[in-house]
Amino acid sequence: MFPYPSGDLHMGHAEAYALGDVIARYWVQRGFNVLHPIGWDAFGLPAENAAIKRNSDPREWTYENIATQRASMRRYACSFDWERILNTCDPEYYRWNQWIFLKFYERGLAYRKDSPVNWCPDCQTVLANEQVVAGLCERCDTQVTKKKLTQWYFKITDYADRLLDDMEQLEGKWPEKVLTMQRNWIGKSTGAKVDFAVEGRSKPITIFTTRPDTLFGATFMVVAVDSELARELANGSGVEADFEKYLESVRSASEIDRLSTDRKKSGIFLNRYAINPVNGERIPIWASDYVLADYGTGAIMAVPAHDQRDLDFARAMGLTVRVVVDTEEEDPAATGIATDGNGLLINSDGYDGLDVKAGGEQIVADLAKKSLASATENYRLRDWLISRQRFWGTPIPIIHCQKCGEVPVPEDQLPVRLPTAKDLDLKPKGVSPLATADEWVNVDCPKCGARAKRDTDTMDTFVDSSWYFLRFTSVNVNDKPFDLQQVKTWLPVDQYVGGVTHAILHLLYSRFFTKALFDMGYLDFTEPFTRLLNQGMVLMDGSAMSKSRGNLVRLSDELAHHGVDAIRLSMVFAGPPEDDIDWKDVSPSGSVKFLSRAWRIAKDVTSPVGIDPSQGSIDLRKVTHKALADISFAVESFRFNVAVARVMELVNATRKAIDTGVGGGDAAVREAAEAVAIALSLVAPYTAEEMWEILGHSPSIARAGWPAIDPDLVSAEKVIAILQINGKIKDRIEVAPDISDQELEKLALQNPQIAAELNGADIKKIISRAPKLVNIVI
RNA sequence: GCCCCUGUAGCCCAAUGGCAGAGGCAGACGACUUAAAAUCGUCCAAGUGUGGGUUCGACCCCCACCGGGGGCACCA
Repeated sequence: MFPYPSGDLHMGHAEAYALGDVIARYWVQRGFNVLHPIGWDAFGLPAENAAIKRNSDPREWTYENIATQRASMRRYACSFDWERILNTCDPEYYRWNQWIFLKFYERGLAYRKDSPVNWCPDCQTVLANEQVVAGLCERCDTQVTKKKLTQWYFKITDYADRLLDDMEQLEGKWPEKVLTMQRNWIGKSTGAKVDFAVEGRSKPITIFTTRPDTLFGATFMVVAVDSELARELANGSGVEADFEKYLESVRSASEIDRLSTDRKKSGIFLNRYAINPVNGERIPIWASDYVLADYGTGAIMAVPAHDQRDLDFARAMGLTVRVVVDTEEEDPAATGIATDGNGLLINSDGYDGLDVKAGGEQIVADLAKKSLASATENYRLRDWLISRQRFWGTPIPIIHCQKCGEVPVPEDQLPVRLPTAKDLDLKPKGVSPLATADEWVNVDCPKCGARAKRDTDTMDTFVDSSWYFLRFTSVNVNDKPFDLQQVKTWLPVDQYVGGVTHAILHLLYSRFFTKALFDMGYLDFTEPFTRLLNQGMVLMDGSAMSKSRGNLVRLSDELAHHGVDAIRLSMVFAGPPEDDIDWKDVSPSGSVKFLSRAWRIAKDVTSPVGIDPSQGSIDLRKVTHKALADISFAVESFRFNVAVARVMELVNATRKAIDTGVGGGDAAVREAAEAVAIALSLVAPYTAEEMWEILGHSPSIARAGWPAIDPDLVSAEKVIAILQINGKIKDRIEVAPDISDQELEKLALQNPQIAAELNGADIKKIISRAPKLVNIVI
């Protein structure tokens, strides 16, 4: 994942990019054509806030930081393709955001609607549902409020099912955790919509339920207190004042309180009645905050016997509880515990005796005949709100004309460039700063030529990152966002690396974009990232590093103290990549020591370049080739820490061979030293390059190629077999690796140690697992 | 409350169901040195969170519990 340019690189970047770089360098060594790109996710609020503080243009701050980060990355030896850089804030990039927006617009995937939206009073802008975490703004932790506004949306809900179903392709290749989070976020649930007639109202109220089988147990109805529907029902029913009072109390309650599940239920009777379609029963309608306005239809049928929330409410308000599924448990009305298990229907007229599943299906089918119900799916996923009332983002390429309405900016007029920020007041005030850029805003309508106004909102920056991987294939293409041939060559991304913080937002949006662009014929694949690796975080003393906490470790300091290679090595060696690294447990000086140790190996090689390794020590050669095999396997399975450990072993073995074995002139020592250098070139490129030179090679080791592994040297001639009696080890013998179970068993029985132990005992069973062990059970 | 991950030497971490230790950090001792650093070498330590189960055999598989981390959370 590409970075946001907020100041210099930090320890987190150092880990992520070290891991990505090892993978890239490995496959280059293996002879593959690797595209390892970098760019900057350069639009966004921090630049704008910095500009406000400094009274300057966000461009300055942004490009300064990009230059800083870029220099640090080069120093950090990231093997990026520096010819393919992109900045999302460049017009050459964001014009294609606008182009995609227009394509979406043409297909009805981009639309504007008026509805209550999440509003961050601090950022003074709207937020997507995904950017609200536990009721707080994900960026600044301010409590998010609701505001009714006309905003632009992307119709991601059209893709809910495919986003869900296609996860099958990702199974085993993406962390299970991420897939689970996406599934939860999409939140598909299967059930039915059922119409309840309302006394004194021409239109029925539609509810969504996952338990149509319990319809006969619906003893009241609840509507979300903050919904339009609730107010409408309250009007004219004589409870207006109480309703407003209750609504007000709910609104003023803190989000924390609202979210606590064990809180006492509250609500108000609306003095209205609905008719249960299955039995014609008249049931009271209540308004409460435990029903959510923006999920389902904002209204539910309450079945207190079989839903805990409804039961809590019924008990608080003294409402009827009727059991309609016999689960052979105690009466919920008495225990206060709703029974939601399987069972047979009771108190349900002609449906009695059916089980939950069949009963539900039958009830829905019968109601459907009367057009009162339909089986349906419901999703938690909402459409993606993409407009933002801020300056530093992609202008939405729409012109509003009094006569023609929304008019797309013609493609040949793209990009709609951001005006200079110099004369604008960027301070957040609820309306986009672009609204005050008179010259920019006022344009002629492309359709009728009348005076019209540009849309003044900018796009959510997640739009930028939803397709940047496509642009990397075609950074120099100017007549389209990306070239299909290039895309076919390079994509989908074989290996994506990034933090789990983007599990939902970025990864879901990118998947959506990929599918939408596929449907339009611009792509030939439907999932953008084949494999995903989530690196852990870099912590200090168990918590995130931050200046305010005073536990900040500065990457530039670490690099200055220990050197780039040692820091990269420390990051990779600290543990499995997906685990968090606590910097207090890491020893960069240990890494320095190891690297010097490896480096000295190269110095101690005295044989000439190109000497035939088969002349050298067979024992050391075996160690070398086994190590290379293990290192390859470990790298390919992301166990970089293990790969490093294997290199350390090889270094130790080589050291021993030089000092107390065959000596530095042996051909196998050179082979080992070169293997060490190449293996280290993934992690510690500077050290490896120097070793390579000391070993008499010319630059560059980065493309030296991965050494060929001789399978004969990897498979041992002799292995140690374990001889057990009743699972306890009695002896070890050397055997050929291809020995048969029978032969091994025979050897075991002939073994003097075993014979003595057996002492003629009755053998019950012999387990022979050639060539590793024999277990004799007596 | 529900779901997922995790628990191995003082610490970070390895071990296709088959000898619990590969590697590192820290520590101890020795060699080299006038001394120190660096280097080299030797050593040190856990029986795998707890209790059951499956198996000839369990760090590994199953169940329960405990500790740590994470996700979701009035989603009808």
